[in-house]
Amino acid sequence: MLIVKVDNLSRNAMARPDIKDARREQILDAFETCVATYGVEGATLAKTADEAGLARPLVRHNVGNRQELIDALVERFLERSRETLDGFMEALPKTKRAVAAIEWLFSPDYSDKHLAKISYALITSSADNPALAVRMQNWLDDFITRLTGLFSKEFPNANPEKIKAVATGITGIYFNVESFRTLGNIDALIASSKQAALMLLASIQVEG
Amino acid sequence: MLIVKVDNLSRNAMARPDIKDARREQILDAFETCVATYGVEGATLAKTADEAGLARPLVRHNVGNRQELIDALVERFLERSRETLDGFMEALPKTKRAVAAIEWLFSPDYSDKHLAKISYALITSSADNPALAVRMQNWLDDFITRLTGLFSKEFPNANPEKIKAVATGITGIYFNVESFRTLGNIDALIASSKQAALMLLASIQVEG
DNA sequence: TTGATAATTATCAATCTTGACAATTAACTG
DNA sequence: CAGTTAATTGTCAAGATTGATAATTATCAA
Repeated sequence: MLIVKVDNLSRNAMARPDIKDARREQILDAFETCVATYGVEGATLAKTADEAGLARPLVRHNVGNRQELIDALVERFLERSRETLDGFMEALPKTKRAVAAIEWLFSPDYSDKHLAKISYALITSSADNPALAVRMQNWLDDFITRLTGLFSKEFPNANPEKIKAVATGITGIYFNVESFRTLGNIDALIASSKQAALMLLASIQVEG
Repeated sequence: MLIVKVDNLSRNAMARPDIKDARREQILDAFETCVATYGVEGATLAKTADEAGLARPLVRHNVGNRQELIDALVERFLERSRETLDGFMEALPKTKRAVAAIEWLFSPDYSDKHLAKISYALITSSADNPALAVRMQNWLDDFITRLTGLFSKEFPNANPEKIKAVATGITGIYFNVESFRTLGNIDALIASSKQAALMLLASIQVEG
């Protein structure tokens, strides 16, 4: 956050620096971790404060009540997903982009570790939140569409329906792996999943 | 439940019939629905009682406190998963069993509708329950192993590693679809996912 | 009808979660 | 140092959730 509060410059009497923006990020990080671990309903304000290393009233002071916390998380999640995907696409090499994408998605030290877990938590939460359900459906569509676009450029002569199926399949395999990370050592699952994703990708070029 | 209570037969003074076993199933059904919809932490006893059409104290009377409810759900889930898979395997035709399995997994009117959703809820819940985490990991292994066995018999000459990858991939695609059912109409997702699963299956026979 | 048994209901205390506000402390500028 | 601003802390009440038990009602056999 590089926003400079006008108040801090215009008034004469200066005061304690405003770190609300930083605190807000800190708290949302903690809330995100809690949601990824315990689900939306299980992520209490107390757990969030603990995770952030702050006193509970600070959660309210810096972000707001529970609903505002959830809303802020959703906004940030959707925004970051877009940014992450943008960066992802840009970081890909010039050639063999599809394989590189799979390498990245199934690497053990994937940066945006709980993107998929947050999404599952929000999907569960959207059971009694139709507006959120629509946004999550669009979010999934976007993810698949991005992969579809990536594959289309690499295999311009392939059947579009086939490409979309492959993008959907790889997305599913990837999300599934992410959701099982909680269980501990899943290296074997990751390895097989990655192999499956590569096989699926290769099958784009198979006739039939 | 076909257990006959000895008390009902041995004593002279008969009384109101014991329907605890039936009530127990009724309550666990309701709890399962709530867990699938709201997650373990979000599935309150009040919601469960509502879903079952019973008063809240009856939940405690027939099953027990919250922890006993969760334990009972886990046991029943694991047992039923095994039964469902057994029935699934038996119901498959003699030929083209692999394709038939995919047809079944991705059919819109799949009977065991929230098997995958319950599993996601339990996985999330196992974040602070290592014993459950181990059981869920075994559960996933079993599922994949069953598919692997199915495919092995159909493609006896194929590379075992490849078969396992395909089984893992199809499992992932299937679970992912199930987890998104909450969002409403996902027919397009199901169709593409099914196509991807079939492509993955076909790629077993591709050399390389 | 009466007694025995168990389901059902009513109810209450303990705990957890949340929302809110007052009081205090810290940091910065002139 | 003095004054101002905002972070931080302390605290409490309201509400929700749960655990548990006593009281009541329904059903069946004799």
